[in-house]
Amino acid sequence: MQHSSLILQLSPSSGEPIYRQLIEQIKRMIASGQLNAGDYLPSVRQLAVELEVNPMTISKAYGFLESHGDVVRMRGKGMMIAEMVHKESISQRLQKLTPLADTLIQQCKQLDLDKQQAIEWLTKKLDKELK
Amino acid sequence: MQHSSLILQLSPSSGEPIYRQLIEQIKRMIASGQLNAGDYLPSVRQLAVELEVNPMTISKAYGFLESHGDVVRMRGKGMMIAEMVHKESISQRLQKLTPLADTLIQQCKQLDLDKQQAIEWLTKKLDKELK
Amino acid sequence: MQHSSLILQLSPSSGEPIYRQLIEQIKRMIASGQLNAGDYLPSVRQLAVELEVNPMTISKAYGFLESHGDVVRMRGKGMMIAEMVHKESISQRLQKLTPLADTLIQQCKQLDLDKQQAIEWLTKKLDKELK
Amino acid sequence: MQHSSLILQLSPSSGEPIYRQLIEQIKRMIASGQLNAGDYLPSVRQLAVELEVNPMTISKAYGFLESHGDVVRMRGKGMMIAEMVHKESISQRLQKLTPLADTLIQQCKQLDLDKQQAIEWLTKKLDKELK
DNA sequence: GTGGTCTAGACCACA
DNA sequence: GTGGTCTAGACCACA
Repeated sequence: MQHSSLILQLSPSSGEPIYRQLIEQIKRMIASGQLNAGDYLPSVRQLAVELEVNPMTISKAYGFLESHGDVVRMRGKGMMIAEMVHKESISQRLQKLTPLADTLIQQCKQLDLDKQQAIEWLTKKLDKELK
Repeated sequence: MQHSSLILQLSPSSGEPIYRQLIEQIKRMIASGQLNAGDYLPSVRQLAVELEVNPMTISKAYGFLESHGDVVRMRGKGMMIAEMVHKESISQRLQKLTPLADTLIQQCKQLDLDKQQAIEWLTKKLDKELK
Repeated sequence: MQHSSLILQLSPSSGEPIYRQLIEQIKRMIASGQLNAGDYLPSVRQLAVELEVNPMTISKAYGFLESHGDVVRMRGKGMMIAEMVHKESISQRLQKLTPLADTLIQQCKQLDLDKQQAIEWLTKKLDKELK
Repeated sequence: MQHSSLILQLSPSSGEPIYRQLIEQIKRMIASGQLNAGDYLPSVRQLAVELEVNPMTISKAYGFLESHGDVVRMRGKGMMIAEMVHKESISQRLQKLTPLADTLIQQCKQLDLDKQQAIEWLTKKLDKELK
């Protein structure tokens, strides 16, 4: 019943509601196999403290994940990643970047950026910050 | 006093409020020089029809741009890009992609994507969709 | 057909519409006998130039004054103060300060000002700026 | 976290927009220390009922106060007077009467009132209506 | 024609 | 309970 340590990062100022950010981030970690069937999510309280967020917000996110079948509520133990979840293939996961990439493309257009310069800048940034 | 045709694109499903999306998009077009000092924004009503959005939502965005000094209200004529605004340099504009790039990096980590594959996928996508 | 020179002072930033300000100010000058029956108001164009205001705004104010019987439109000559207007007594004119005095009182309360200090400050200011 | 009872008084017939009236009145009460850092403003809905005004109008005023740093939005709790606000000195508060006093002076001139009579009338009125 | 204000009422995120 | 966003529609000042 170990609790995985999650790489969760919230941006409270974003328009995106916090509970939605949590849901999406946890789904990504399931898709990538960083969270596997049988793993446990951190407890509502623990995560609330860690992320400096109201426990109800965490609870709401967990509730959604449960109602969509991604996790199951184990009485007295916490929230467990459902058995049915499956790690997704690399190309499926790359697809998940599409909405963000589309926004990026829109912003490049609005900033009237040159294609080569934009690609170069991004490549450099990703190369530096991804391991 | 011609009204620029803007490349504005709303995502109503996004958590980001519509008026905020408008503000950010117009600011980008000012930064890139697609909107210059003295140009007029489309009228509230015209843009409302075009984007299928309530006029007050447009008005709210214009109000913010005015209160931040980006545009000035010309009585009876509409909203004009302020004289004081300045086109930004390419590197300044690339900097504006940082928040989005950071989110992208975070998602890559959560999806446990390989650096080379992620860069390759993005490069291909941008190369295809930017002119 | 001489045109009186008016002491008109507009505050365009005020919420009070400009044409209303004009109407009220001209009425006050009629009440005080600074404008008498038979006097002419400045022409719309002249006043528009002087006050840096759109001629239509002046015209609208004159139209109201006419429809309320304070002035009459003299074909080809301009707007003349109506014969029927009457100079008001001092106490009637003091009464006209009431709305402003009420606002002043409200602001004193909200600013939690001491009665004596407020009266003293006002007295000093009026004594200095009135002749 | 008690909600102060405010002495707010609207004049709907005034040209001054309601939300502007609210902003100015609340600012005065902050300047005078009737509203202190940490106090809560009445809730949007409560004030809307009390003043018989649409909640959005109140919300608009609160939004401006927030964007100018006078109040901070406390999620789920309401709007709190910002910690940074400071009570102003008596002479600073007297200064805030200047615009109104200037209008008063202008009206006295236009009504061609005698200085002594105007001062006397005002003094009597303030003496009667301020405590 | 332009933008601004206000209402009545729906729906949402968060505590 | 708190504030925020959005709509549909009325009415106003100004050019």
